[in-house]
Amino acid sequence: MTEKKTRRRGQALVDAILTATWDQLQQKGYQNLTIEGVAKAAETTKTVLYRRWPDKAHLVIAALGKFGNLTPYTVPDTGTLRGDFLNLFGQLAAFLERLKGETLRGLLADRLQNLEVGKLLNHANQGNELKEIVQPMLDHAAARGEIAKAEWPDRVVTLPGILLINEVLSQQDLSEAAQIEMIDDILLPVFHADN
Amino acid sequence: MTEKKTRRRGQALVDAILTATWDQLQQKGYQNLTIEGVAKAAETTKTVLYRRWPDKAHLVIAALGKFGNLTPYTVPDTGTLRGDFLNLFGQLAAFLERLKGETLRGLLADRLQNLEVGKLLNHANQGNELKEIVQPMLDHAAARGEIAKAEWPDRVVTLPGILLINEVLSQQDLSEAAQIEMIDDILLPVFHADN
DNA sequence: AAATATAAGATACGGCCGTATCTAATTTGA
DNA sequence: TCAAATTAGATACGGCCGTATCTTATATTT
Repeated sequence: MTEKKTRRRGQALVDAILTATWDQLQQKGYQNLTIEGVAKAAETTKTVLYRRWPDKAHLVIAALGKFGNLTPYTVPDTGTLRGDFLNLFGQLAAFLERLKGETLRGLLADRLQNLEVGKLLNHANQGNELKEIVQPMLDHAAARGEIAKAEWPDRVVTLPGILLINEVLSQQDLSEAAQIEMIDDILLPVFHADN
Repeated sequence: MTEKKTRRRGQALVDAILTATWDQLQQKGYQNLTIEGVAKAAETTKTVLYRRWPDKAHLVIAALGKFGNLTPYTVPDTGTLRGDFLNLFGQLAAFLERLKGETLRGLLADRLQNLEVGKLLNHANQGNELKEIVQPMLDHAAARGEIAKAEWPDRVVTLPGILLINEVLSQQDLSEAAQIEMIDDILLPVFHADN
């Protein structure tokens, strides 16, 4: 007879659920993970889950926050804009390696229903705007005289993020070759443009 | 007594279903359109629909093909690369105006599960690769001596498409100001880069 | 015209979603 | 310490998915 009287509450319960979520994510992948399945695995019911997370995407994001080993990005300052971009992309590549491509793809597809592309990457990183990293890089480059100005339209400042998302969705990973090509063929020409 | 003996078959049936699909799409939008709902509206059953289209996305794409008034893009040749891009983006903007943003967003999100971003736009246009339009533009520009070379990495040639998709997903539409900014701030600097 | 092949339509299934409602365990605070 | 407030957990609902199975109307073939 399996006795089970005590009810978990609050953080203990949340922990159990997120553990189960992480578990299921490894076992079944994002697409095949279901709220009901997680509830069952955590020995609770979906009612409890829906009280805390509105949908699968949020639940998985929460689990990622707990187990994904995510580290906040830091603003690179290598002395050249190219070096900064390389460093930034390196940080992002490291982050992405922690996620299976399928998870990211599923997450993005789900979030796409509610969010704009530009916001997607941020949400993978606890709301840290990628822009807040790129802008200081541009400030430094402008201060060094490497580029003509530090102020660029939003569409341009967010370009690194756009390229990145596209790359990750197209390929599974973010190869070094891809990083270099994006930087040398696209980003640097854009920021070095003489206008 | 509503008599209904005759069974529709083949094209007649397909037409009825796609008409119902188009109808439902207007009434409920992509997200709230359901296969069962379309089946009911077309006075048939979902079994019949699943025999022809594997999922909602394909069904809606078929309806778009029939009622979306899509026209194939033509290769611009205005005499300048900038003019060509403007023309191309104009064509795309016209196309996108036929789709509600919500439809495109939903479609993209659904297709994202199975396709890479670069392929997405093509599928909206009967498989015409955007690349097949951009490349001739680059050939012309190179022949004119306007740009240094006609051969660019895939990542660069597909950049217009990436920018476009991102724009459409972020905003509802593709404003003229956005088009100009993408062209002048990003695309032209990239293709004019001296390397 | 009759036999055969094809495909429409009806029905039912298990699975999951997201919500609502109820109960009972646990915490709280008076 | 005991009543009140909170919240976990159970259950049930309607809706939709995607598949399978069966029937029966229509088309094809001979």
